[in-house]
Amino acid sequence: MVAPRPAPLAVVETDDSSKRRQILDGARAVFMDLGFDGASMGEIARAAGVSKGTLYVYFADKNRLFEAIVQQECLEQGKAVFNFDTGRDTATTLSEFGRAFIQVLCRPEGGSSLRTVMAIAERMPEVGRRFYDDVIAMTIGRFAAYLDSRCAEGELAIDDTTLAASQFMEMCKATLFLPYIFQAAAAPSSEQIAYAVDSATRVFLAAYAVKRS
Amino acid sequence: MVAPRPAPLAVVETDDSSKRRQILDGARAVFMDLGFDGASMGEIARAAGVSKGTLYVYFADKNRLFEAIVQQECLEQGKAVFNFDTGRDTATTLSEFGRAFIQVLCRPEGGSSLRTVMAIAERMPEVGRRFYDDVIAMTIGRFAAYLDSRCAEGELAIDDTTLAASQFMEMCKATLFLPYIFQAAAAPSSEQIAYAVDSATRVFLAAYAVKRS
Amino acid sequence: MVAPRPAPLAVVETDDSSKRRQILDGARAVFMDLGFDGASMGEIARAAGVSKGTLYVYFADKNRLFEAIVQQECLEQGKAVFNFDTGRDTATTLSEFGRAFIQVLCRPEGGSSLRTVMAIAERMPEVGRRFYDDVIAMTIGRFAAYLDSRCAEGELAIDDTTLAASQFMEMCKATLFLPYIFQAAAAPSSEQIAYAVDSATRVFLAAYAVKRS
Amino acid sequence: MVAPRPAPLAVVETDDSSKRRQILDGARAVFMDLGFDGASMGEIARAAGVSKGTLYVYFADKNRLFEAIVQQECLEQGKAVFNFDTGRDTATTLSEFGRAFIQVLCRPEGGSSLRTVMAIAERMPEVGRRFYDDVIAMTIGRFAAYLDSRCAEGELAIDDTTLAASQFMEMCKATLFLPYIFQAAAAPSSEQIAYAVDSATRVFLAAYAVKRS
DNA sequence: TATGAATGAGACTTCATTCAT
DNA sequence: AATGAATGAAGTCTCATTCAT
Repeated sequence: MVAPRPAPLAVVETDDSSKRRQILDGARAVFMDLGFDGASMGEIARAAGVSKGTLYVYFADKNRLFEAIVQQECLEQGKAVFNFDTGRDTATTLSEFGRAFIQVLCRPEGGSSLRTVMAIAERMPEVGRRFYDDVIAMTIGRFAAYLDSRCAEGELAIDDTTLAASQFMEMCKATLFLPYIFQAAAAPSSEQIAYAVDSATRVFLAAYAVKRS
Repeated sequence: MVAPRPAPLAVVETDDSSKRRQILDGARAVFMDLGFDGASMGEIARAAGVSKGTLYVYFADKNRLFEAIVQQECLEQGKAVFNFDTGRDTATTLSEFGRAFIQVLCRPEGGSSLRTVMAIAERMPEVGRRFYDDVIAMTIGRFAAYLDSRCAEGELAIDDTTLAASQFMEMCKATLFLPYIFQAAAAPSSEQIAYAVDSATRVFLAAYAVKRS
Repeated sequence: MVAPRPAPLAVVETDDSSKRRQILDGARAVFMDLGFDGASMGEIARAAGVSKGTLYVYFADKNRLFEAIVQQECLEQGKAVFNFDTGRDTATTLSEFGRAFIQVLCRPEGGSSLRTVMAIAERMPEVGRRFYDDVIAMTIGRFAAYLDSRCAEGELAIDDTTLAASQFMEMCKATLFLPYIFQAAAAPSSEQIAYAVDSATRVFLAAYAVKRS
Repeated sequence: MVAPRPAPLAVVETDDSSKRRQILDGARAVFMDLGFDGASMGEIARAAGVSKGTLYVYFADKNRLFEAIVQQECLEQGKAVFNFDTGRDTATTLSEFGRAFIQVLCRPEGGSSLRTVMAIAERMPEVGRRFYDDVIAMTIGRFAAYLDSRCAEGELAIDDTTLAASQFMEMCKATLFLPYIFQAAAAPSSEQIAYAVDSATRVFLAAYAVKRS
């Protein structure tokens, strides 16, 4: 009896093999455009400029390839650091964070990783959970930490900063995100984003800012 | 040669033929559970208790059947009227609306129509748009009309009630909806919902309520 | 969640659906000619005169189709009753049984079920075991029962009739079966069979016949 | 430009190049375990500890590699000389030969070359024929020669010693070989082998031994 | 109208083989 | 000679759809 074949270590372990990157790039485009089921391995191979067989040299199967895409998306979105510099005015920080946040969510090129992952979450819960943890919860956490610091300065008064962070982020989406994700409207313009985010900022501060006498 | 019995066209045209309803019910269950691609016509036929062939008597193809499901979902969710009775206390109305809204969004049985439609929106934009218009925009519209009436009463002061309506609805989701939809957490409990919605209500009123002297 | 689809009972349970028989016939030819791995579902479909999809309406997968073929082969070879009429001369009975036995083993058309099943036995032990039990062991058993009756008559003196039965059957193969199965010789002629079987009969009787004074 | 090192052609021609031997050893293990179709070139390369490419340096394709394996098996099984020393008692010689023969046929480790070659014989008749000639027919031939010598001594009286040789060898298999090869039983124990072979020896001698007065 | 048997295109995946290094 | 990355043909299986009854 023959032992199961070990993965070709040098290639699969390394994340920066050029072919591997080529495949990931092609696959991301197709997966994000068509969803997990809509994307075929043939299409992915064509988009990546490799043969179908090569896909399977680098990834065990379609699921594994998809997971790698999501994993990569997590890493990249995780790196998309928002500016929580405490030296700036709070209103400005909120407002700029909100804009950046919505811009990440509503990319004009279409092909949302949020949608793609959400769509598959029922059948691949582990993938959904990891995406939530690594991308969404992480951002909420960082923002909540910023709010904590503002509270410590006596600028804000918030019981539950995690809740407040999430509230602000959700509020920024108002009138923008759902039309975008349901294809009822194109990606919002900068003006639309500014309008919604600034309003959210005002609401947030009205509720949580400490009134100076 | 026997004269062909005149086809009772009315049956197909009418939306309440019993077979048609049977199919819609079965199909909805399967589509919402497994998503558009995950659902097979065979499974749908079984769930509906009819033969696969019969599916094609009532619906031209899988897409058309899916569209009918979404259409039906729109109608039913449209009927799910929230209580915007103007006789009640505003804070209570907000709070109860928020609870009902989140409960619709995060059903413990899983199988979200939101997710299912969102997932397909890139490939079937018309379906996504219609769902947004008929379900989401409509609810926002009704809630905005309620806010208008509160403003007219001098109780609230809101520039853009549509934006405000959307802000409140988004805020209610804070910390609850995304973990649920990404399968990072089970459906929220009543207590969790109350906690988030009551906080959202306070934030909303802090920003928009007219201060009585 | 949808329950697993029940097999289309009326068709699969019944063994005599015409399409099913058509498939079994085509599949047997291809499997016996090319072996399990050598046979492709496409080839089988073509041999059976049905589409590839139809194969899967009647059989869950290639393994199941193969098992059905072997099962059918068991039944048919089981029915191939040999004449163990006790009224005839023992030497004649042995000799005719031996001839019939070798003729079953070495069919001139080629395509031996023995070879095909033996080949797959390591990977599908259950299939091999069942074939051995239903076809080979059963034949040995019937022949042994005949030998028992001859012993009871005082015509033969055998300690272990099962062993003796097997010995005779193996001996009949001498110089015929292995060349045939290894394709080193064509199927043996009647003369060759007669020569080998008659010799086996003589050896057998020399060892086991009771000498009358 | 560096002058190409003269290719040591002799290596490929010679049968004992170390790499070639390495490949043959690995390939034999895999082929005998999994059969021709079940064995993949990748698995063989791994078992041999060389790269897939190297396989094709030494063998034109999978068929040629397999043929070389069988050829090698022929040589080795040919070398497995049985003891036909004429100085020993005939019954002992038969009995020990029978035991050794069955032990070669029914190796407890499984992975029978007999099965593997038999399985492929219909698709690769040349391979089957050569195996029969070089291994089986050769053994029968040697044993027949021994029987000839016993006849010359007046100890045995046999018309057709080739037939008799084959008869004895087949008889030794009785109740042991088929259950083993069909996976209906484990490899036979020494006791089981002794029982069957001793019985075969008695039958053989009963038929062919010259009665001394 | 309703059926369910049948289809065939297309999906994922494997693997023998090639080729640049 | 040796490698291992890359290929593409071919295999198994699924499923939306059609059609005769």
